[in-house]
Amino acid sequence: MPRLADPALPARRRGQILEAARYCFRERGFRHTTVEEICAEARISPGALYRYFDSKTEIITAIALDARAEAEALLDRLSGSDALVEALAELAQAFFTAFDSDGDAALLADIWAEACRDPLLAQALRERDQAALARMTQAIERAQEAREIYPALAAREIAETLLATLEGMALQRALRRENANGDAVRRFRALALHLLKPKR
Amino acid sequence: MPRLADPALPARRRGQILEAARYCFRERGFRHTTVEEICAEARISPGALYRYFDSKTEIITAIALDARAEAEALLDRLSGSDALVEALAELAQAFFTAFDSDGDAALLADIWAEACRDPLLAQALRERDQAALARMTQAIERAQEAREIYPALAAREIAETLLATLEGMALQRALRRENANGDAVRRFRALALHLLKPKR
DNA sequence: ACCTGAACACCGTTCAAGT
DNA sequence: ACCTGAACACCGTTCAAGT
Repeated sequence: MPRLADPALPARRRGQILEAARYCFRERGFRHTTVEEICAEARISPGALYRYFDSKTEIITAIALDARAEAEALLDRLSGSDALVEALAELAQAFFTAFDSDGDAALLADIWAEACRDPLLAQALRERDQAALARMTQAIERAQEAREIYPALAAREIAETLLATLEGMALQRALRRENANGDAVRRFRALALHLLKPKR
Repeated sequence: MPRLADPALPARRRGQILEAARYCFRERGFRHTTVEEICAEARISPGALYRYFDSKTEIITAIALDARAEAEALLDRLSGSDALVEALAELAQAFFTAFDSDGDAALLADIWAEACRDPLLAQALRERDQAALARMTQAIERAQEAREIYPALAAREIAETLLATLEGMALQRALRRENANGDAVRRFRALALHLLKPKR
């Protein structure tokens, strides 16, 4: 008999449950997904699941944080680039692709709804959001200093507007079940162009 | 004994239930609101409630349609105006005020999430959305024809972007629990200005 | 005709019993 | 130590019984 059980087991089980949960949530959303369904998908019993998560809400929180972290990671491509508008267009392209195929976009909407009701999750997402905002603001400031664009508006204002628009467009696409993303990317690019290079 | 019961009763009961439901949904969201709570708030029994609505989902649908209709009605103020940018700023102001005090903004998020999962609701909201889009497009076209603004971008593209941004900003505000709306309105106004008057 | 509230089926969570 | 699955409390929905 081993004195210590496999120390990697908890992490593995949590991963296994989260993967199953994410699949179910994408398919049917938070509201319509049953713990029993997650258990079936993860091939685990309810009792075992509740050994690794305190509640369905905690699973939702974990999925939400994960998805938003993924989204924020896309901002990496802004750092190196020196053609800001093109980099922003690529960011939009990547964002829409990541939250594209049906369920993923709906998952975004679910996350917003849950965050509005759960103060803990809201706090965590606000922090992520601030980080994303800071990174985009910095990228814009660098471009302004390099005279690549004209500082007609405060960098932070532009960043806030661009992020809000990205989010809003993602939701529109979810509602309309648009899978092609050319239109949205083009519109986002035009927006960035007009905000960053106002031709004054 | 009356041959016909009060013909206004069904409408009254439905209104009574919807008002109670809206209060509960604002307070706790779709997911965390109980039919029992709605019944208590409406001072009615579960059996009576199910006489007027087939399911909790149907109540949610009714509330969602109602809220979006309210939002679309705000577009009225674009029709008469001849100072488009100012009218847009006022629209944003009205929108943020309507979906301001705490629960209302969260309700918006709930509606998006539900719409992504319920094809019937999605269809209905898409129709409302198209109508809103058409109205804003028309207002922009009129301004372009009047040479008030320069037709640098297609009116419909601008309208799509502005509506997406309005939605995205409303969600950001919900997450951050911002009650003052000066910042968001100012940013939206700047956005409209840059998209509509690109100074070419 | 309209309502009540107990009853039912289902879902989130727990826990005694197994290995 | 870790798991199973029956049991429990709660929530959406129905229905027999009342007026």
